Amino acid sequence: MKCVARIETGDGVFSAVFNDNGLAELSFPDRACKVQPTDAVPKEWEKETAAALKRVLRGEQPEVFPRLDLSRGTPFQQKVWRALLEIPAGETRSYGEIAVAVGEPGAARAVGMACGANPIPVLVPCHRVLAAHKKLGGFSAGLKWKRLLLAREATAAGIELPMGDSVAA
DNA sequence: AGGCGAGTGAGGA
DNA sequence: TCCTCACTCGCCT
Repeated sequence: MKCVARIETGDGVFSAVFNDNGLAELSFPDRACKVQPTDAVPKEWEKETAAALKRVLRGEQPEVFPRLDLSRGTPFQQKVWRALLEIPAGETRSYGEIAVAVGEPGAARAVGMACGANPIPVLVPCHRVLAAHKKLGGFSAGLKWKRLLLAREATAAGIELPMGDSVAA
């Protein structure tokens, strides 16, 4: 089973790809989704995904998550993605901290790669991972998205944004 | 402060 | 195997 849902948001139309196990992929509006829908999208999954996505885009913590299929990744990547799901909206971690969290201190660089391989950005909050000393690092879908999401979450959480203006400690 | 080089673990070819 | 990273840390301007 494989199907695609269009999810309209204030930031454009996202594409969500589902398989038997749940949500397997999410793509940003400017990335054309190349998967052909072959089955009807389970209404429940589509609803939950859309709701969760819109919450995160507003900088808030979704109260319901759709079922996620992370099985496409290697064991290490899955550990990293699960660790990312533990980060609350409005907070950030460094690549090194995630590495420690998954029991591989020193694997910060590998964590960065796992983030880049994340098939479900936004919902699996790879944007909340920064380089050491709160430097922005990278983002596969474009840094503008990373900045946008972090700015929304910082605002929603009432926190001063530690980047953009002077990064003074 | 900012740039550079080396050490680093995991993935992909 | 070898090479490439969304990293880090320590030196050296």
